[in-house]
Amino acid sequence: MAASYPQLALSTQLCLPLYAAARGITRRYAELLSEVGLTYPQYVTMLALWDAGAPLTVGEIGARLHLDSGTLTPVLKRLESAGHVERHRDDADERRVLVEVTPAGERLRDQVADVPERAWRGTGLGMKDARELRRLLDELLAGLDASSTS
Amino acid sequence: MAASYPQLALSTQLCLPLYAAARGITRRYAELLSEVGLTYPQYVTMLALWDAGAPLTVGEIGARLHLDSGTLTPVLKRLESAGHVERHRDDADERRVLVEVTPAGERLRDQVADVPERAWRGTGLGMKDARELRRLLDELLAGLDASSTS
DNA sequence: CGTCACTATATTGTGTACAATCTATTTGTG
DNA sequence: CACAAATAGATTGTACACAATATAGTGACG
Repeated sequence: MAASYPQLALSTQLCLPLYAAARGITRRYAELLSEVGLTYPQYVTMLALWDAGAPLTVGEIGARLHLDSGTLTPVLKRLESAGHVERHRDDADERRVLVEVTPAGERLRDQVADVPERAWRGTGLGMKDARELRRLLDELLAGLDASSTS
Repeated sequence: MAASYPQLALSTQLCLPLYAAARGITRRYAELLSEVGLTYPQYVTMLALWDAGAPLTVGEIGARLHLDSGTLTPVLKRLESAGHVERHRDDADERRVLVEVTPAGERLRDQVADVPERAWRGTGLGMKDARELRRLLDELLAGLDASSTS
C-alpha cells in the first residue's frame, strides 16, 4: 500500500489557494481593465509610476513589483506604443532607462480610479479581513525576500 | 494639481502583495521542482491526481485547480510525454478525457514529498499565521467563485 | 429519428513570467 | 589610464494563463 503523504494533500496546501486566489482576483481586475485596454501587469506598472510621481528606472519599477527586466521590457514597450509612457536613456547613466508617464497616461488614472473597489466588491472580504490578509502577505513577502537574498 | 487617488496608492493595494506573494512562493517551489523536471503547474496537476487516487477528467482537474482546458491541455501533454500520466478518451462519454497517473508518476511522489516543507522553510510564517492565511484565502476564493457564477 | 441546445476538450492568439544569456556602461583598483 | 568586475536593460527560449473560437459528442424533445 502506498504511503499517504499528508503533506501533499491538496486540502492542507497553502500554495494552491494562494496561487488560485491571485489568479482569481487578477482575472477580475483584467475584466474591468479591458475597458480601457490595459492588462493587469500593465496596470500595476502604471500604479507604480503614478504612485512615485516622477520618472522611474526599469529597475526601480521592478523592485516595487518584484518583476525583472525580462518581464517589464515588453510590458513597458506596449505601454509606450499605447501612448501611456515614454522611455529614454538616462543621460547621467546610459545603462539606465527612465520611464515617464505621458499626459495621456495621467488621464488614464481617472478612468481606473474605481477599479479596485469594483474588483473587490462582492468578494465578501470585509475591511478587517482585508487588513489581516494584507499583513500576512507582507510578512510572507518579507520572509521570501530575506531568504532569497541570503 | 492632480487629485491624490488614495485608492490607487501602492501601499494600500491588496492585489499587488497577493500577486507578488503568489509569484514569489511559486518561484521557490519551481526551483525545488526543477530537480525532478517539473514546473509548478505540472506539480499541482500531479497533486490533484495523487490526491484523488483515481483517474480524473480534464474538467475535474480544472475544477480543483481553477484552471481551464486552454491551460491544462498543454500541461497534461507535457506530463504525458514525460511519462508521468496517460490520457485516454472515456469510453462511456467520448467527449471526456481521463487522466491517469503512471507507475513512474506514482514514484515521483516520493521525490517531491519534502518540497512543501523546504519551500516554506525560511519564510518566517508560523503555523498559526499559515492557518489564518489559508482561512482568508479560502474565504476570498469562495467569494470570487460565488460572484463570478451569478 | 432528426435536430438543436448543451457539454467537454482542443486550438489559436496575445501577453506575461522567468532563467539564462548578451551588450553596453560604469566603477573600482592598481 | 588600463581593465576586470559589476550593473542595467534587452533578448531568447520555454511554459503558462486565459479569452475566444472550433470541434466533436451527448441528450432531450418534438
